[in-house]
Amino acid sequence: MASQARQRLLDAAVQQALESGIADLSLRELAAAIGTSHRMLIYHFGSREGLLVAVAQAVETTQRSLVFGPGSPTSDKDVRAFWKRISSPKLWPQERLFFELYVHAVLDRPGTEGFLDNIVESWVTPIAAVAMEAGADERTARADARLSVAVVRGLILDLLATGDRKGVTAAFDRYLRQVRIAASAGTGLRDG
Amino acid sequence: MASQARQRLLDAAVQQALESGIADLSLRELAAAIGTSHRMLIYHFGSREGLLVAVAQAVETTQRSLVFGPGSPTSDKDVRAFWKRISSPKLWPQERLFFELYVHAVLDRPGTEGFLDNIVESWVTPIAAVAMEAGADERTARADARLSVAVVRGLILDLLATGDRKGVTAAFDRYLRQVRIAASAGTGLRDG
DNA sequence: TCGGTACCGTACCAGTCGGTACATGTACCG
DNA sequence: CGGTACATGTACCGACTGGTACGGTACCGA
Repeated sequence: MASQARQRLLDAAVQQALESGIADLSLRELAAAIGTSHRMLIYHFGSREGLLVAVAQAVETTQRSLVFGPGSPTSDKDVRAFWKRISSPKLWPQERLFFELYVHAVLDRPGTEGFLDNIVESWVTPIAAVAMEAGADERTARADARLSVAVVRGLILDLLATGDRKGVTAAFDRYLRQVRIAASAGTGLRDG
Repeated sequence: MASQARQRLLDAAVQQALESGIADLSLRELAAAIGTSHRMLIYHFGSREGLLVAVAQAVETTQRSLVFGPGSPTSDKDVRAFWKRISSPKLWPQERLFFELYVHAVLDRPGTEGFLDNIVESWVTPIAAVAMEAGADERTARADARLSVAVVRGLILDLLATGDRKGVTAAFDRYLRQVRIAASAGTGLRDG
């Protein structure tokens, strides 16, 4: 399937979306940038919406593959490497596009159905699994994981707006510090 | 100034934007919904972009007034009340629109110039001020404040996608717990 | 009464959009 | 050779867009 030609068009479309977003992505402009006619985009994707669906899926797949590269990160060092990777300016276009699609989906715009389906869950589950291996109960582990996803996404949002990687990383380090302290002190404390 | 008529149109425009966003907000549709002609929107705002600027400013003002209502929240109780307020479904449209504008601005779309200017700073400063009153040094206080902004925004993003207020609130509570533990244990620890 | 100013609607413009009709080319299969 | 499926381009369509020209109405100060 996916007929080479279609894949080529899709890659180019994603590339274009990474540069200028999807909101004002017109078939004609895109086709001109690729070097074909908008007719072909309709042919291969059925409609503009079909193209958006394909782009959204591609972005979501990439984003999902970002969660964790090799193995389960348990040490601070692994987590810091993870942060360093996803906060790299090279990934900013990818993340900008991710958030644009996110907002589109939240606003129920056509072409992003299903985009939100596991957008939190697919990160929470593997992260919580790591904590549960260390003996945490499921409810707590999942809440903590959900928090960490929010931290990462919130800080990336900050990063995209300010570009201040150093300051944002400092905030991330504060988070790691808190987690570490709470973990070492936590077993002896009641929580609310 | 702002000539009543203009204000009326602006209010209606914001209302419309709260419902369906700004991306496909056309002057004609909006005018029809308000009960006037798109000519009047051009008349009062100069252009579509001028209207977007006005809407963005209105949203930013509202959002900024959201930070803290009365006084400086220091106790967990205050912070929890704050969270309860901003996570209320009644505010979801406001927050959806905020994030849509945020993304638009990140993508450098016209009409949102300056929207990002203090989008992190204006939250960080007052929050850090509270911590500094309690004796924290500025750098640490600001990093912690920046983290808390990311937590709130990241969790709101989660909330908008999943609608799971309970689960998201549980994650927020975990954050508060961490902060509390780290604060009580923190003075005696070195950080990295 | 006159001139100006604020406000508003109708009608129009040129441009762009997504989508379609139709013709064409090409390559493989019988 | 014919047929058939895929791929592609050109030319077009109706709809919608932001913006403008123009004309009108109502008020206000001179």
